[in-house]
Amino acid sequence: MSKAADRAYAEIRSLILSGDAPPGSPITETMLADICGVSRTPVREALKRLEAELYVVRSESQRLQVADWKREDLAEMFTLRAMLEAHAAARAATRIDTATLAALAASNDRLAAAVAAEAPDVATFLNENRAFHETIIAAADSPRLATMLAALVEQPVVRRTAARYNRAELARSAHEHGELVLAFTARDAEWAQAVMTGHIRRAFHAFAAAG
Amino acid sequence: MSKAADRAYAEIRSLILSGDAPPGSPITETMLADICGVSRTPVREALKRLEAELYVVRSESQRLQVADWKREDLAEMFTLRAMLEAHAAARAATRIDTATLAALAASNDRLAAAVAAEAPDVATFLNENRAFHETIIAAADSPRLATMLAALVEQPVVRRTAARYNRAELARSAHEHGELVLAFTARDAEWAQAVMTGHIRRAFHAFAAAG
DNA sequence: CCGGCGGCTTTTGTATACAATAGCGTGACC
DNA sequence: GGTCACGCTATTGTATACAAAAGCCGCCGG
Repeated sequence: MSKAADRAYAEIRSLILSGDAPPGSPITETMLADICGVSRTPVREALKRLEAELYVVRSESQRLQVADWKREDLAEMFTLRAMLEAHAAARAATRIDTATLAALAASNDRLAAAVAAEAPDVATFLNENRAFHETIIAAADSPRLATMLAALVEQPVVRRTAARYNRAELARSAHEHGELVLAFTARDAEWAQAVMTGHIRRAFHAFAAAG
Repeated sequence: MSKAADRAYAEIRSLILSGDAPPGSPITETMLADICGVSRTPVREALKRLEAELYVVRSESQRLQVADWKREDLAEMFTLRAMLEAHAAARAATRIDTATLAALAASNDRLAAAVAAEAPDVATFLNENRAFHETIIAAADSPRLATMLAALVEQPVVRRTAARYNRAELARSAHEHGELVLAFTARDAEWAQAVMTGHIRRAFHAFAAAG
């Protein structure tokens, strides 16, 4: 499944998010084709996706450059993510099957364990965290919602946020995941929605404060 | 600006929405390239967009077919649109400039006039309606939001809804637009958001009732 | 008669060649 | 010396050729 277009997408996005291609940098298909070692065709496809997700923008005459995300843009992303992922949680609450719910609980246990460790491993935390959220989104069973959220749940952005987390924040996050598990177990859509809203908005404010 | 890819996109989407390509129909790039009179390259690009918007789906092995939108899918679209467009209205309330606001008021006047006419022209109504909503989305000044809504505000779906509208429904819709203008004039984000939520959800239920 | 295997064909994915367009530099003319 | 025009070049858009993969069909064997 590892098509050239997918690899090009991952590589270009990585270039952008790592800062190797700073905001405002001009982008050409040929140049990226060289970097990625593929032809322009898959690069074009990757750039279309990146453009749809606003990683790159095209100025009047079809020329592309790396987008410059202002603080306000990131705030908007968090707001949208809070709305949509809370909605996903509400849907998931009434749809999740017991096996998935059990997996979610187990994931939360691992997360709590990771946080409780003497030297919390941020990478482990991030992986468990991501898996947890992705499971919920999948359980919401709405491809449209999943697509929209995929463009918002930007791991490197989350990573930057998490790097600022102190232990208390990590613990709080784990606790909120536990709350979500409870809400799901109770099949309480409103509860799940409320908890998720708070969960994302707190992450946003931790990000903004650290910013 | 009328690139072949754009024309292909419009034509293919039209085929799907008109029912000429019924849900479940297998799709091949070559076939569409023939129909549109272009090569596979722009067709591929168009299909990528249509896939992202869930007009077409690809079964396990990259084969495409026309998506089959169930009632539940349409309900989810309306729900998401209600959430996102209400958010757009809230943003617009605090950002819209007076000139645009005046244009919105004028649009609403025209809409009311069209509805008040002896034989309301549904096409006129739809055009004014669309322009009204697009103006608000533009005023929200969030490209991300605009992109997401573009995939949800499906004119042909709206059209099917509107065709069922009786005069009272049209009048009510116009009235709600008037409410939105008032909320914007007052720069009241919460008011605008609430009105827009109701506006979309009412449209949904009118649609659901009409079947 | 049914099931599996193999090649054929269709379809997608990628590379490359070609066309059109826009930006930019250079040079000539005022 | 400045400005406009022209041509060149760099870049995107489209077409086509080629590669790879997957389904389909028929054939063969049990």
